[in-house]
Amino acid sequence: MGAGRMAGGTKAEPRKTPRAQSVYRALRRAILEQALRPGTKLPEDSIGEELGVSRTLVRDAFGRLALEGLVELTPNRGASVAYPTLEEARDVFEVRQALERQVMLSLAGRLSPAEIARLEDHVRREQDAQGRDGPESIRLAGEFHIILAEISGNALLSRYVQEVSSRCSLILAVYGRPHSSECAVSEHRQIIDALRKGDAATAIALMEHHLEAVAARAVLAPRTPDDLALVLKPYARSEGLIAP
Amino acid sequence: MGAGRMAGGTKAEPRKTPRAQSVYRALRRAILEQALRPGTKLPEDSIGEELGVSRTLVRDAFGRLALEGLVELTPNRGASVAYPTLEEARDVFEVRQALERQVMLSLAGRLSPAEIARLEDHVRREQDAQGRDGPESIRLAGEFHIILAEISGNALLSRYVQEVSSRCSLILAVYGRPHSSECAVSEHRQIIDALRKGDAATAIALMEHHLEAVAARAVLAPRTPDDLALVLKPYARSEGLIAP
DNA sequence: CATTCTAAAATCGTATACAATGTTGATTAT
DNA sequence: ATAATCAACATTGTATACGATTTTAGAATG
Repeated sequence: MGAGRMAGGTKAEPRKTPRAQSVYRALRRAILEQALRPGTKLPEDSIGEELGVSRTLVRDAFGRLALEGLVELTPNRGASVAYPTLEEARDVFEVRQALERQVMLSLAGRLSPAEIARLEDHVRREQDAQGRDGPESIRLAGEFHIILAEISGNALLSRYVQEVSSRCSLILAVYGRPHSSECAVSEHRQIIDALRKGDAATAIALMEHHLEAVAARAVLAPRTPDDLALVLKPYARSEGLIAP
Repeated sequence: MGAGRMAGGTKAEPRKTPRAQSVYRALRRAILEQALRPGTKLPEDSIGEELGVSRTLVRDAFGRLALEGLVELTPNRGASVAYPTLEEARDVFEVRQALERQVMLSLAGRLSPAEIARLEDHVRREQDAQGRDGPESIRLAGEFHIILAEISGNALLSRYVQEVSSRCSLILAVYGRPHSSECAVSEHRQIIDALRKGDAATAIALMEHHLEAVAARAVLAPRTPDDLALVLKPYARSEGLIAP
């Protein structure tokens, strides 16, 4: 198939979208929705064929996804959907807390009525999706954090929060047990309340508790010997088997 | 020039390094050392020719540098060295503080003797380079923060700190006034001390003060109307000319 | 039957080719 | 002379081509 699709012809549709971007987004969604499960091998050829583009664009997308931690890139051996280790998981959660703490600080007492409305509207949608436990509910719960970061007005902070959120999704896909996210809705409401009142300390405490609940879901299924060690260590410590 | 350099020939050197990585690093250094000044246009052809590689690799490097905020990528119009706005600068400094705060929390009271030695050794090198005010001194001062993040053992935190540090360099290249970094050395020593004593609060306070000093150097030369507004706003507020 | 070597296939790394878009400078009409 | 128009040029977007490396399958050997 030729590169530039019909130039002359009869109408010449605008062809606005840069296709590289589309490839990136498609792969990203496929990974986050677990259509591509962690560990899946990703040959450039097949993927490109599947998406109707050349290896060039697929490769480009892989590069970006690798920087975001969603794809693992081994030299001369190609790409695969990242399979986060528990150590990486710990790192991600730690950074996420630091970032979201900053979001709370930026937002406390500075939410405009329109922004509060936007957040409450979102929480309402979360509650609606509550029953149907499909991926919809999980996606919405995650988006709450992204919206908060967006409202902070700090583009970099927003980008980083989005990145760690994505990686959290992947981590939960590997280590998380299925779990109803009932608590999320009420916790989100409390956070909005604290932010409106300008109570930064409470907002931060709530957020930390909330994220710890998310993290707690991930500390379960050890896969590698190293992961096993990480899971067992706190128990060993609490029993006085190893030094703190 | 052919792709795969001599296969037969007489010796066939190993050719270990992936060239894409080299291109990326070369451009990165060139930008950070201001050999390529902010705003400089970066045509794929010329750069590739200069570096002895094809556009493919240059393009790949541009993609990565753009994600790190060092290069600006405009669709169909190519790449240029990023010219950060003051708003971006504010964002970067804010995120940097949040991240380095986390580094302090991770490190306070947990530095091993070897790690303390490494840090003190680095500070000693900073002091040596003090006199010769070349770029050497600035680079070393920046590296102190990167080493701290590295010691934290959190790979993601380390990557993010490195990224915001790079962007800070670029920001100072645009807005910073030349300024002796005498204070840096003694401040760095104080931080090590606080960390060794396990005094997280003091370490955080010192780091924040230190970073604010860096940030203060950047708030000077407004370039765009928007930047001008950002610079003047705090003054206007302090004079009661606009509402806080 | 397990193991090591080898040849073929698959896949990656990089360069080049071609189409599409943007830029520039000359030409013409006002 | 100035502004609008269009052709030549420059540069980006994407596909294809080709050498290099890794993986796999099969044959030969112990």
